[in-house]
Amino acid sequence: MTAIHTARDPRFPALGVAVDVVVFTVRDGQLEVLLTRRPDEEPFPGAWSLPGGFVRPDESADDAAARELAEKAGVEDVFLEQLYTFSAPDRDPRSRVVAVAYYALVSADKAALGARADGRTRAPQWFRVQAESEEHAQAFLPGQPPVTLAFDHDEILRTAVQRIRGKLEYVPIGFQLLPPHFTLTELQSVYEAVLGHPVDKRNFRSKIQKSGLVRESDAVKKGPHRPAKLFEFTQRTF
Amino acid sequence: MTAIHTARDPRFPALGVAVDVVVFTVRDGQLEVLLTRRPDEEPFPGAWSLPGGFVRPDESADDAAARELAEKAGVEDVFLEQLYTFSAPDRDPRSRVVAVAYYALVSADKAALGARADGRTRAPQWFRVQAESEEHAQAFLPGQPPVTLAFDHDEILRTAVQRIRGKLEYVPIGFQLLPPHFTLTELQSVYEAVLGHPVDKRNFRSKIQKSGLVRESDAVKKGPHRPAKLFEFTQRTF
DNA sequence: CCACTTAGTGTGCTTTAAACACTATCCATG
DNA sequence: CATGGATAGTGTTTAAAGCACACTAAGTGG
Repeated sequence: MTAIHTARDPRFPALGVAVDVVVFTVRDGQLEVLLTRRPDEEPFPGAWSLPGGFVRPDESADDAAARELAEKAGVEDVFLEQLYTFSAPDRDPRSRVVAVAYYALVSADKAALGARADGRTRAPQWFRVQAESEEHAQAFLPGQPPVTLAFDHDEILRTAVQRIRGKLEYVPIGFQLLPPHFTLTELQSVYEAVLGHPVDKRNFRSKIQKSGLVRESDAVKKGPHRPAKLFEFTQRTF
Repeated sequence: MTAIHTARDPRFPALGVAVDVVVFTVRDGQLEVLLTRRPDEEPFPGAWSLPGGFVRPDESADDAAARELAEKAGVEDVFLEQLYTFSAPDRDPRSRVVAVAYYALVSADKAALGARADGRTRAPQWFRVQAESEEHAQAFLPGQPPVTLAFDHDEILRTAVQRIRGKLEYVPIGFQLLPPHFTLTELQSVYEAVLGHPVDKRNFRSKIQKSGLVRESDAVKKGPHRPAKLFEFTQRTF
């Protein structure tokens, strides 16, 4: 039990533990991810990267991820779940950093607030996610080529997209991406954005209704066309 | 970029990253887990715990898990996958240690070799896993009460049992727990041990055969009764 | 009032899951 | 060598779930 709090103990080499958070939202039928710009210094000067930071001595990685999410995206109490831990010795060229990656699902209305709530650092920005095949996922801004992310963040993003696609089919995470009241068409649009392909309207609606996860509210959403019934979730638990 | 290799940098507090491996096998129709005994010193002197150790400076957590598996269980080239990262600040009462947990599936024939291959430390031992409900999983030796594991290893074990049960239903991990040639009854027994409940013989056999994952070999397993055809996997990839 | 746009609804077919019981083959024993 | 004991092996029926598929309804704006 001697001197374990110095960097010389072989069990405690100089090593940091960071969290990186893949924050997803769906806006206008498109899956989007929140990215931050790195400072103009090595490594990856000015590159886009996932929001993240070091885990503090008194917090768990879960806490750190929630804190990062609040700081960078300005949202709290959203769906946040551990994704995977990335630990290649050279994933950070400066020194050893192990990254515990998380993914979060944020409704577009909350997300809009978050993206401009940051004052100290450069504002994070929403990028669209392009993921036709299962093996690739890239972030891009409309009309521009995909960006290459810093560190191994492209791999983390890819892993996160695979995860939410797989999870969407058997756990009700689609609801996390919508405001409290929503139309079934909006919910379907979220599913299509996450899955990356269209789904059948009638099958989708009957399956959702049969699941008992949503309840019809008495309000309707008016627009230039036929009004749509607004629904709400029957359970508010994660 | 100054002095990041000392323990004084706030981003690099004294902190260790360890791996813990939940090594499963199935023997005699029972799911078993490999446990090691802790040394007779604080914390948890003499308690049973999952095999594990610190990640070395030049290896990834995946590498470290494979190394631990080779050292403690004496097996290589087995199914090994990351489970979850446990990071509560006080999970190790001595100092901060973040644990990247893995789970491994080992066939009973290989596992038997491993359990006695260790010379330096006390030999690890196989414990049965009792997990009637989804929420609980405990390790015990036949005829004895369940043991309480060191640190948060009971929680890790529980998480691992949930994971393999969920995964068994849609990915072919059952094969990892058997020797190259096996009977369908043996395979069914593995499924039943992992799931914790019996399955229907005819439905199981027809589903397995239709899946195309196994191929009939020309050998049979002889016993005191009707011989059973031996099967093998059609794919040897993880 | 007409054109446009989105909301909303049901049926038939195919596939998959789940329940269920008997015959076949080998060995050991008397 | 006949019998009993133990495990291997095999199909059908029913219910539920997935999937393809096209028209009517209800608003708005010109």
